[in-house]
Amino acid sequence: MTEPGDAHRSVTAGREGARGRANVKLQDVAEEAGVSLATASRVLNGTSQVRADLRERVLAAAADLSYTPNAHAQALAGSSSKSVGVVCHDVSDPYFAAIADGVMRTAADHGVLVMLASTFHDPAREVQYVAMLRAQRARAILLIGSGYEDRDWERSMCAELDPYQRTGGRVAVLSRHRGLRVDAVLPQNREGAAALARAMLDLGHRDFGVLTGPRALTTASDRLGGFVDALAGAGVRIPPGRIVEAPFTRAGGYAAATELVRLQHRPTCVFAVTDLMAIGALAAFRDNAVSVPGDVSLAGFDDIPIVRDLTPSLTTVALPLDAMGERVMGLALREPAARRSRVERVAGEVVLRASTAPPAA
Amino acid sequence: MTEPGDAHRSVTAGREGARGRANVKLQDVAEEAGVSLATASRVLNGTSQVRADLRERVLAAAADLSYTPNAHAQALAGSSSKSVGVVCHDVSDPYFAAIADGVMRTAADHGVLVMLASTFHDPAREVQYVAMLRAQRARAILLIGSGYEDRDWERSMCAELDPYQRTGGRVAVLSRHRGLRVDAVLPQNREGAAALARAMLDLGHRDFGVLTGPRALTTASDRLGGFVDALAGAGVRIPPGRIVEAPFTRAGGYAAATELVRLQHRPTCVFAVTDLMAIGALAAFRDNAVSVPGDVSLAGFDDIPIVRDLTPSLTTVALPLDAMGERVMGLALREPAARRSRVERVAGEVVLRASTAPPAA
DNA sequence: CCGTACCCAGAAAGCGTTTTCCCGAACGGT
DNA sequence: ACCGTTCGGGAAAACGCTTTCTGGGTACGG
Repeated sequence: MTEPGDAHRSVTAGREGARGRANVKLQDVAEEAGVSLATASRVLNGTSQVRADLRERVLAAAADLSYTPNAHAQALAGSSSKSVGVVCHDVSDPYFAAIADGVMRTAADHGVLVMLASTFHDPAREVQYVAMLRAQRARAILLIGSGYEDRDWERSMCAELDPYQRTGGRVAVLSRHRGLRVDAVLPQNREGAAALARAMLDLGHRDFGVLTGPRALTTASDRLGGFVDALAGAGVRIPPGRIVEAPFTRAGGYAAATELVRLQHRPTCVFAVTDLMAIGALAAFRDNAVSVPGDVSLAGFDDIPIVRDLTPSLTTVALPLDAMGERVMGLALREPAARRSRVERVAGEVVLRASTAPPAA
Repeated sequence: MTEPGDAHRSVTAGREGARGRANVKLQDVAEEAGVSLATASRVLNGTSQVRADLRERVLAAAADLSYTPNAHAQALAGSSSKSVGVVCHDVSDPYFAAIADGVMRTAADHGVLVMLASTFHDPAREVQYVAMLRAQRARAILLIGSGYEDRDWERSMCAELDPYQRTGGRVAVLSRHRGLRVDAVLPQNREGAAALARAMLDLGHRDFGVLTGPRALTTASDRLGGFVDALAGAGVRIPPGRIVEAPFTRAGGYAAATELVRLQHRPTCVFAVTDLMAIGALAAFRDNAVSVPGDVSLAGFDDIPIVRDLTPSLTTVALPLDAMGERVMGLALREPAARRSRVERVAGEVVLRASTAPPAA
């Protein structure tokens, strides 16, 4: 009773099912439903009206065959692309993790897929990943905490980003970027660090030390700059040797703080430009029997969730990390309203906790 | 002096450049270099020998035009796909972050792109993301910390995974999965929890409390089961009400521990099945003036990096999280050697730190 | 010196969709 | 009852690439 065509089809399906190598395509769905390719496509996308009974048949066939559209073919034909690229330094950094939360949530809300790349703090890798993301025709590219003060890097980055933007790609960054004309969520690093400096001055501190990150990163240089300048405004100078540069990691903070501990004349207050570095510093102080805040006050920047749970809890400049993630993804997904780039500034708020106190007399 | 064709080309390029809508394709590169499409492709992929001068011309043209291959077209034509999907519960969970580090590093080493999806602890979303990843023709799908004890979930998950695997997709999980025939990295949750139980018994504890995660998750049920069974083996029973269920989060741990604190007769030792929950518990104990380990000993599971820095530092069952990430990605990328699924077990090691001590007399 | 073999470049056939274009049928208006 | 619309479905082109197939040159051996 089955038609020859049907018989052939089922035999094929049987063999393919057993063997494995076979991807069911729209063509198969259409044949199974006894309609044309075009109709099947229209049903599945709801593009235009299709007679009810035909729609039913197509839907049933698709479910039967467990049909999944080939996103590559869709992207190629339709030139839409439901995916965005996100580039960060290090996925295991709590700073990024907190931001990523907002990023992922917003992405999910918009039904887009996130392609994630981790540079492991290598600027060259960052450029390389942007190229990959460009090849994937990502609808947008997010640069989280990038931003190097480096002419060469800037040039090669622009070489990638320029053609990408020219062909409709959107770029949003979360950090200060000099040479790039892109949308940005900009934490007020200078202002936050300055506010923290004033708070520490108010506490009575005059001897400061700073643990800073790689000088080439704007996040590090802005926070350091803001802190130093605010101090200078009050007539307080940080002697050379009291500003130690280290990677943006716990280990970096540990090493830098250890160096500070060895100093002849120790500062009474230490500013780590990153909470993660502050965590390392806290450990270094503990290991060297330096009490916090008894011997030295310690402050960080970011307010990553865990610092509330440290003992002592960490004084820091709080950034709304989750919201920042939301906003940078939002910026990337929103239609390019204006020709010029949008910048959303986000303020940091000094949160005084147990790790800071007036200096010992 | 310019040829008509060239003139036309440059005019077009100029207009497109100004307007924006334009993607340079292989065809353009080929024309610019004065070779055929096929030759250009061969040069760019190094597929076969091409005369040196032609190769030069193609390479120059590609660089000139800032050509980027369209990954969708490549995937469609070649049916390779340099991307893998990773599904997790929550990107901001330090447990996942630590694993992700290994995952991303391995991915980078193999030159594959990672598509990341976060389910926000919603099983339905997990299935939905697998479907998306299937549509993207990901070369492999990684399920991190999935594994529900739920017939319905299992069925719909299999409905997605089965056709995916049948068409050559590889699936690797990091957790126990009953119904799925997939490669797995399997932390020995039962054994680790049992070892921890014995260590606590050795310390002299007899009154226990447990903060556990959602019962449906195998990670929670295995760790709870291992702990309870080991205790039972020593003739120690946990009274009802001393096992509190809460989400796998800091907040969950906080809430569950608060509940425990209100009990008439408090346990002398509390096991949180997750370090993150233990962190919440620590905060709850602090807020209720319960000293750790003075009044109650506290132990966790996972050894996420931060627990070393807590005060008191947390006793826990250490898992090589980074290596686990490496291995699960490695499993997914390795060629399917055998027909049967591979399982790599990884052991947990009890690490005694400052949060546990013999019970007060 | 001619034939055979080999190597490299070009033409063209897909890959799985979307979408445009076109045609047949059904419907309503006069 | 006839013509003009409208509406829904099918054929086919296009998306940008890889890869097979084919043909024309060159080098070499007989």
